[in-house]
Amino acid sequence: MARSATSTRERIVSAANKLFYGDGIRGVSLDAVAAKAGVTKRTLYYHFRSKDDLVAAYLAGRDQPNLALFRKWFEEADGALPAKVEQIFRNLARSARHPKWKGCGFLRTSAELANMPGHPAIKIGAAHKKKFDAWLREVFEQAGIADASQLSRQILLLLDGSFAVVLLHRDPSYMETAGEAARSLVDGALRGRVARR
Amino acid sequence: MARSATSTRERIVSAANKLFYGDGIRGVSLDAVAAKAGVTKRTLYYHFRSKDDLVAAYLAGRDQPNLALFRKWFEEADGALPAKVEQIFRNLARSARHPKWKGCGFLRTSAELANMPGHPAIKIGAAHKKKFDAWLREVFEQAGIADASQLSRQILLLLDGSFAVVLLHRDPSYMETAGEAARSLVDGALRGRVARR
DNA sequence: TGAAGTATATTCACTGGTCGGTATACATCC
DNA sequence: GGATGTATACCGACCAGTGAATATACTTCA
Repeated sequence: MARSATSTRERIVSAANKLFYGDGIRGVSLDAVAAKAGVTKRTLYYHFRSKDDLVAAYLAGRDQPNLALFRKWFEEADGALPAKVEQIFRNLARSARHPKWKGCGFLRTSAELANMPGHPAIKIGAAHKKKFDAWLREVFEQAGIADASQLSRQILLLLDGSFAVVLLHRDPSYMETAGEAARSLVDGALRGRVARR
Repeated sequence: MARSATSTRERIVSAANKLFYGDGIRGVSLDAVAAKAGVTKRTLYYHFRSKDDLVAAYLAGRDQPNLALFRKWFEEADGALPAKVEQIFRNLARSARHPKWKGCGFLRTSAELANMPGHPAIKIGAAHKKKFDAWLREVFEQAGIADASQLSRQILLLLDGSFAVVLLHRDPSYMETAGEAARSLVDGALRGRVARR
């Protein structure tokens, strides 16, 4: 058969991405994924050993694009460091207003599979957040902030908190509140740096 | 048949609580709930119209006890306001070290049912968080903090963020980090109050 | 070069089991 | 005797995963 422009495997992961993110892991059958990918279920099982395998591939596919987007938002923002951090939250609030937005796929998966702590998908989610944390910490270190590690963790707590809260209340303004809190914390850390000279 | 000390309905809700909190909504069948409650499934359906109904009852049953616990932690904590707020996070970290801990039932349910925004269980979860927010806001208002509403929302973001992050990384120390951030924010708000006189 | 063999990729049809929900009947109590 | 509560048994739909067969592409070697 003629090979399509996108590989079969890619089409399956793309279909899984839309369905799993939209309806959750246990809410989506592999019949549905196969149908959306235009493939029989048996073909799906040729490319992936199990549903858990496909779930892991779904999250692995979101890792890099997500990180790149956050970095882009930060780099394109104007102003000093606190304002640049806040801008990430502003952009997030804008994307959360999209009707298909349903929170953070990594966090939602870890919530749904909380009874399987060692699940590959959860490890991928944890690694994703660690990468974001490491990037933020480096940004803070280069700005001369003393406890950059603590600050980056606090910003991440606000970020993930806003995912959870906005998903619950369906009110993206919480992300702006989180952004203001983040700005306060970064501001405070910068003042600490100056005072300590 | 002789009526037991706890009503049949209570036993069903108690069984649902343990199972839904432990394994998630879609991960638990009503057969399993009925079996754990020592009741046939038909009896369960006599007391609850549907699974969604039972899920709502499960979360409604966690509302008051949860709020009472947070208030108790706050009231029993020593020190000034920032320290008392931080103590909530410290206590949460302690409870998160229990092996059966699996995050916040309200947030996990809203994550799992994100494709059903109007689900009764999600409304109950949202109302629960609003109650906590209102209590915290009142505490801040009585302490003379100007923008008590904004501050209470920020604390809630840190709290829910720590639920999500600790569930993902299985590392309760994030709750202590969140507590320190919360203390910073309350401290800053109190200094703002003094400066503005 | 071309026939035979092998690895890759895909399909149809199916299975054993689970799930939410129900029809019907029986028991208990005011 | 009617309202309340519980039990047995069942249904149709769905779901993760599989068996057997087939089509296509690449490799080997006489």
